[in-house]
Amino acid sequence: MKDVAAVAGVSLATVSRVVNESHAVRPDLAVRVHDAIAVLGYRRDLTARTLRRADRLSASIGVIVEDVANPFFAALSRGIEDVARTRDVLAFVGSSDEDLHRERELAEGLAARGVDGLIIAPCGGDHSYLLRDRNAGTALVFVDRPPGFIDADTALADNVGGAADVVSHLVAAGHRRIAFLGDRADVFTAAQRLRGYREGLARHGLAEDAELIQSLSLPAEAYGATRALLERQPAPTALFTSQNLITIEAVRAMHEMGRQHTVALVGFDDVVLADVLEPGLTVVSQDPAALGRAAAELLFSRLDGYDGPSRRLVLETTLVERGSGELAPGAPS
Amino acid sequence: MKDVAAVAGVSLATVSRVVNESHAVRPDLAVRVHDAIAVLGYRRDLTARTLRRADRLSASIGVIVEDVANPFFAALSRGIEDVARTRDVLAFVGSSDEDLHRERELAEGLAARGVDGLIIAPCGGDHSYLLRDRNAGTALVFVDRPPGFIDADTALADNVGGAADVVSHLVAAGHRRIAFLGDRADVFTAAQRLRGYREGLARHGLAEDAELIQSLSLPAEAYGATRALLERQPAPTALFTSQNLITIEAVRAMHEMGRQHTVALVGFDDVVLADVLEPGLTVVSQDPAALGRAAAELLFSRLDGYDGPSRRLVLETTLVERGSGELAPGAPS
DNA sequence: CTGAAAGCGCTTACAG
DNA sequence: CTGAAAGCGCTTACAG
Repeated sequence: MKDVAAVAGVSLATVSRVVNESHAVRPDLAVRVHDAIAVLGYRRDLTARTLRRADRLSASIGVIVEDVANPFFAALSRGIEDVARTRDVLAFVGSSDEDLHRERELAEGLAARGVDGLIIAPCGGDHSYLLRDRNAGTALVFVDRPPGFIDADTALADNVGGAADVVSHLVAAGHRRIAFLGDRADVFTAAQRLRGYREGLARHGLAEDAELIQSLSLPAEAYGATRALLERQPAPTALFTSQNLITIEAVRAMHEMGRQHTVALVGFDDVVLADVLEPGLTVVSQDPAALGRAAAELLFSRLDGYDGPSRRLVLETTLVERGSGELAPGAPS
Repeated sequence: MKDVAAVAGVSLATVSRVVNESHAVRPDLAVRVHDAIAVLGYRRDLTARTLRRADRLSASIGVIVEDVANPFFAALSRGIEDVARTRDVLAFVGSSDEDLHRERELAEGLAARGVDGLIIAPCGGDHSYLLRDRNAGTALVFVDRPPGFIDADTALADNVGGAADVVSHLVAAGHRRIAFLGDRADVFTAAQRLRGYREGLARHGLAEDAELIQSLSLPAEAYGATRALLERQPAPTALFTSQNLITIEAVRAMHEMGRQHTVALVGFDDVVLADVLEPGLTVVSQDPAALGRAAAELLFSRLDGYDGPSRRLVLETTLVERGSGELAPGAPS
């Protein structure tokens, strides 16, 4: 910028004003500045700009998800990116692997890099460590799951409602022994979907059978858990899998056992190729990109000056019937 | 840091030395500094640090892929993240949507934010605009596809070899009319896989039939293109789809037409649930996470001082037999 | 409207 | 080993 000022024959301040369009500048000077910029191929250093400007804004944000390689979070990230792009904001993206320590490390690293805001799909646990950064002006939004021990804007899917709908759907097809396969109960979405499952059972006067409820530490365990459930006597006539990776493992197990046409299955979250399976895979689908966009809108409204109470957005889910969830109990094998 | 110095009763420089562990500091002073840091909850401002340090390193990099929501690029990003994490480097991630203008905008925005390096899955076209940034010290690596008009480190899969293997595999199963569905020819991977397809045909003395080669502008067109190909007389007995999203559309079309057991199919890139389809989906699989890790290693070796000629890493592909690629021509319908 | 000067939060020669 | 001072590339009151 010093060079630009020298070439244009104006002061540093004038170059800054032209580049920022912050003050009116005499047209002929502006032209000289623009010419100098073109000649030198000058590009402003945004980090120096951030350091000096009054609002300390950096036009960058941080995104922390469980795993960016999970299609759900990949689509969610993309939703955030799409909104950020309209404001020339770039996003750091990191994976917490459901590890609070890692999540915190990421959040601190992001804050140390001066991001304007943080969108976090939080692990279970205490997120009050973020209070200091928020007080320092970092906008904070949680997505997919709410935070613990801190009140903040949050964008969620209707996990309870969606899960209850699954149960109603299966009951309508005649099922009464419906198993639930979910993540560890300390994962918010897993807990909410389990709650919805229970509400669904209660709504139809069905008793809960603890042996039909499986909370898994890792999605990979769903394969074995599904096999074990289907080998029980009496076996459940329907399965509700509470997450995309779990659904995939359950489908794999059922197909290997040749039970895909005899045991009903509904998954939470949509999955690629679900419509091509035989039978097609019925799911309660959320729109992860929309979730990401909603979270980004919440974030930017804070950065735009909204200073009211925390908001909680709940996005509806959609039941997509494709066959596996419409099988009647005791369907021919 | 000023506050820390005041509380610890030392100079700014001493605090900096303690925090950076750059110079030996008298133990009692170091203790006082650490205490002051703990008391104040101090965290260093990394952007200010970057601005002032001699090497201008920011511990952040930029990643540009076609679409972070595409499972292939999502896994690739994660591979990069895993290597970056070992060095406490955070990554910006952006999607170019196969648009050179957008890619360039992203690259410039990233460079303006002072990233130490850029890993780009480039669109077709001229990437020489990046020369200036590389000369300014930004490390530069291309992944999945090589750049145009600039020589730089690149990590690729063996697209030609993998595609030729597909043809050999199908020929071994008895096929002679093998159709190819790929992206636009200006997408490098599409062009390479087409080349491999042609080399495969030549290897087995098969003539190329232009009507069996389809270059699509969008993966979504693969659905209609597959239907059209299979309605031809004579129809191809086997399909080679050159990319995950194209494979998915082709599978969908074949299943709807009920031809999945009569027409062979091999896809480039693996796909979720491929093993559960009937028949299972045979693919040439690359390891996108490994590709990402390789690219990140290339980048960090540059940042570690490697200054030799450009390197080109080519990762092997693996043919995964699952059924669809082992169907014989004229299999019963 | 313009420029000279101060200063964002750090690191780094330079003396001592 | 330590501190005072300069300065990274910018923005922003403050005069004029």
